This record gives sequence, C-alpha cells and structure tokens, in this order.
Amino acid sequence: MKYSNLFAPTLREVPADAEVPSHILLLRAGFVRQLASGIYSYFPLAWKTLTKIINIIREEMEKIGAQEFLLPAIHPAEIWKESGRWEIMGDNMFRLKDRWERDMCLGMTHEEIFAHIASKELKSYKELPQIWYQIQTKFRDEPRPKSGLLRVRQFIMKDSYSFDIDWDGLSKNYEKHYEAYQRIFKRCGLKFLIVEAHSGSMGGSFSHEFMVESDAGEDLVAKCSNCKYCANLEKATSIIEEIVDSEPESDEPIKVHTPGKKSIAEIEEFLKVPARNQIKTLIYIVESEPIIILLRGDHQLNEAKLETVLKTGTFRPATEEEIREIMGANAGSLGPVGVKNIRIIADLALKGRKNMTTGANETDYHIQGVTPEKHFNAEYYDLRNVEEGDLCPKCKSPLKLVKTIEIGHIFKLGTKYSEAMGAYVLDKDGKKVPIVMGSYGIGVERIMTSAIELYHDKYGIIFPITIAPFEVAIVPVSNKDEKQMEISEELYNKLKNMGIDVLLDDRSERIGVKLNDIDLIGIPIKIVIGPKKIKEGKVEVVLRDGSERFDVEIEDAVEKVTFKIEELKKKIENS
RNA sequence: CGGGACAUAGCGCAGCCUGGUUAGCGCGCCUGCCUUGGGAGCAGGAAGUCGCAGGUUCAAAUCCUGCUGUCCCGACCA
Repeated sequence: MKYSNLFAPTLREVPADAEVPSHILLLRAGFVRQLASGIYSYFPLAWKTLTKIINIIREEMEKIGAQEFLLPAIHPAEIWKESGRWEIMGDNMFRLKDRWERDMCLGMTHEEIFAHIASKELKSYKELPQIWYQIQTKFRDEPRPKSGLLRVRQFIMKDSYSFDIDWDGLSKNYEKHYEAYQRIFKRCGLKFLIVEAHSGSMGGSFSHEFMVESDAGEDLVAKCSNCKYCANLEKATSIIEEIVDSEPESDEPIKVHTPGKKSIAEIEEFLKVPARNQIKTLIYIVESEPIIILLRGDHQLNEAKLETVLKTGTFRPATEEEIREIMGANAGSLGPVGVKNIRIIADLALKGRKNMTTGANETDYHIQGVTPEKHFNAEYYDLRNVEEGDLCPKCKSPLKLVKTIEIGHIFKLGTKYSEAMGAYVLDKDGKKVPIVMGSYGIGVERIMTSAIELYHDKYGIIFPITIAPFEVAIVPVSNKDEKQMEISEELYNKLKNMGIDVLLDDRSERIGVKLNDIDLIGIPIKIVIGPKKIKEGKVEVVLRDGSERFDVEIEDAVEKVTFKIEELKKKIENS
C-alpha cells in the first residue's frame, strides 16, 4: 500500500470527547470515527488490524477442530422467549418489530440460536462432540457506552459453542478453549490474566475470564501477590484477619440512644466502636419479598455473590419507605435482633463474632453486646467484596486489586439452553439426554483496544507486529528526490513480493509529518531513505518501540528487515 | 435511572457573565512560490442556519424555557 492511496485521516489534536489513551489514539490515528454513542465506524487501518486479529482467532479455532458458521444478527422473539432471556435481557436488548408487527431483536449473543440448530440437527451421541463458532457483530444497548471502543453497543465477537454428550466432554472442550484463548491472546501480543469469574445472566456453573490489566478497565480483579490465585471481584474470596472479641458486659444486648447517628462512621465516632465491631444491616427486596443482609460494618456487599446465593438476579435495595414499613424503624437504626418472619442471610465474617453493635430497629437507637447465633439466627454465606490487603484464600499472601479489561470469557453452561431449546440426542442406551453445552466469547475490538492501552507512548500507538496494520513503513525523506524514490520503490516491491505488509509513504509531506504519522499509527518497523545515508550506500532502520535504530547496506536491507520481522514475531510467541 | 459538564468552520478553542454593524484565533483545507533527516516559511483564498424549537427584546451566539445529542462519575452490564 502506498500512503497516497491510503485513507488515514490523522489528527494533530486530542479530540475533546476522548479520555482514555486507546480512544484518543484510535481517533488521532484515523482508525475510527463515532457515529452515535457506543457505535463506531471502522476505517481502513482499524479494519486491517481487526482482520489480523480475526485471522489469528480463526487459525487457533480451527486448530481445536471448531467449525465456522455465520448466523443471523436479527432474531425472532420466540426463540428468546423459549430460553426466558427475552425478559431477562431487559433494556440491554435492541428490539424491533417487522412489518407484520412481529417482535424481533438484534442478537446480543447466540446460545439460543446455536442450541436451536442443535435441537433440529443433532440426533445421536455419535455426532458429538461439536464445536461451532462464528465471528460476527453483536448488539447490546448498553446503559452507558464509554471509553471509545471499550464499551460499545455494536461490536464484533468470536463466539463458540461446544456440544457434548456429558460433562467430561464439556470439560475437555472447555480445556481446549482455555488453551486456544491463551494462544490467541499471546499471539496478539497481549499480557493477560486468567481469572475465576461469575457467570451472571449467561447461567452455568463455572467460568473463566481473560483480562488485560489496565487503568482504562472496568472490572476489578483480586490478584495474589504470591501465588497464581486471580479472581474477578464478583467472585473473589479471601481470608480475613481473625478478630478476638471481648466478652459482652451482659447476656442480653444493651440499648443505647444514638440520636441522629445513622452511618457506620457516625456510630464509630459516637459510641467509639470500630466499624469492624458493628453489624451492617441491609434490606433488599427479592422478587417482592424482603430479605435482611448482614455484613461487618466495614465490609461491602457483593451483588454478584448475592445473586449466586439467592439464585435469582431479581433484587434491589428496599426504599426508605419500604424499610420503615418492614422494620418499623428508619434506615440507620436497623438490626437483626428480634426480627421475625424475614429471611436473614449474613456474611461469613460475622460467624463466631460476639459483643457487636447494630441497630435496634427503633429509630435513633442501637444495641450493643450482640452475639450472632445467640441473639439472632442467620444463614451464612460469602457475601462481601474482597478488599485490597485481604489474604489469598490459597496461600494467605496479601491480595492486590487491579483494574482490568475483559477480552474473553468462557462458560460451562451445562444443559440450561439445551433443555430450554429442546436440544436432546440419544445416548448409547437409546435414552434421550440433553446436550451438555459450553459457550466461549472473545471481544475482537477489545483485543485491539487493549493492545493500544498496553503499548503506547506520547507519539502514538506501538502495535505488536502481529496485529499492526502494517509491519513495515518505508519513508523517503523527500518524494521529489529520484534516487530516494527509486530505492524506496525497489525495497517496497521486494518486501511486498515476499508477502510483507508494507506501507510506502510517498506523500509530498516533510519528513517530520511523515514520521509522526507512521509513529502515531504504530507501525513497528520504519525504513528511512535519506540523502545522507544513501551517500554511504545505506538506509536506516528504526523500531517503533525505541529498542533499536541501525543502518544497513541498501542491498542487505530486505534481508535485515525480514529477519527483524521474524525476530519481533518470535519475541511475541515466546513471551 | 441518579449526579455533573459540554454543544460556536473538519479539529482544538475564545466570545456569552454585562444583548448592539461584516462572529474571532490556532491547526487543518484550497491556490501559488519555496522547502524536505522529526508536525517549515511567505503570499493569497474558501469554509460557520453559533445543536434544534420556542420565548423575551427595537435587536439574541449572548438572557429565559423546552428538547436533542455527546462526554464524565455512579447505578447497571455476558
């Protein structure tokens, strides 16, 4: 490709709407433009990079025996009603009607459709296992698109689905994806974490996320400073320092007047009771029934864990009025003691504690000397958020919390969708059994975006060579100089004939403009063709990451550059 | 959905508070000259229904109301 023939509208200034580095650079480097909130047009450079990523994904999927499909992006409502997700997906689903007023939607994911196909086409265990995948556009009406391409409403996803006769088979296919995903992200040049994850509205029992550590990320991951333990905050557990409580002054709780003191912090100050010696009482409404949730005063409720415990995602904090009606006291004076006919669940950190302080269920009163399991009964579960500095559940070293971007997620679904969609096969004994499914997703744009977040400097993007829009840029100092252009063209043709993705910057721009654009775009290798070096019979080779800059004899240039490309690729393979 | 901010030429911004003739600046763009080792210089030029709709006023980019769009924080989110 010659630059004179390339549409890459680079910007000198930082667009006002962009904040995170990848968003700024994607706009500045002429990769993308926004059409509407969370909806982007991909210009040629972006599409070149995305295509390279897609090719890597495709190669690795083929290696595990996956077969590529392309399914519709527009779906009839019925199929989503069968699985129950027509309701569950709520406002996140783009919905429309056809000319006959039939409900339709844009595909957010394809468990339903693939399970539907399986239900129609798969008859026997002999046809299993299968891995089916596609690389296709997904639509999700996010409540808050943000950070450029990091959270969008339309994006490309590689989604695959495995179909097995039993859970053993599923485990094998899960493992295959686990390995393939590692190879994919590695080949794309990313540094990533694999974390235990919460499976949310996908259902299923078991999942891992592939995460890139980045300040632009939205997920928090608890990461052990010593061992390999790594889990999404939604799922992470930890060991906390044991607390030795003093004995209460009396057998029964003592009521104290706490006028106007509502928060944990206010009580801490007023009664001189540390937050860790208080019980935080939350009232939630679960499918219209109230529930009491108890946590240590300084702990935070983790709603993902709550969802797992409640086995439903339909819950919300009670309103102030509801609280008064249910508890007979204002929020801020609530407690579990004396409560009847309401389910009480408590975080494990409260188990075995004594002499604690909590609300008296009488506005402006608290009670002290409360001992769980003596003064109230509760079901105990892990309900709290892990905090920085908590101890690793595996090795007891301190945990760190890091922000991450989710680039891939793999799920063991089990039979949820096959049962809902009627995907059964006959087993060896001629018995009808539901197919055991897994589902596996990769956010294609997020690979590109994460790479930019990971690798950039004040000049622009520093792409890993495997996903850079071009591998090499040839930059003559002046396109008016015949000698320079002759050498440039020859190098260009030779490299191109070798199958190397090379860009010749033949524009009538000054050298500074050209180099700045090439750096902004993130091309890993530059060959600068200038009069000074030509006199010595040489050209200059510069690596974008700043690691190397050297001169080569003109006749050796092709060999040296191809060697360098291989070296850069190997470095990524072996990282 | 709650909170905050912004909307003036392709991009970045000033002007608005305190209303007043042809709405400015930098970059970019076009023409010519010149120049080419890290975003040159000179000369000339084009380009804006001031987000939209109402209202106040002799007069609105400027004041008021409503709407729309975009961004940020939070909630939410496979």
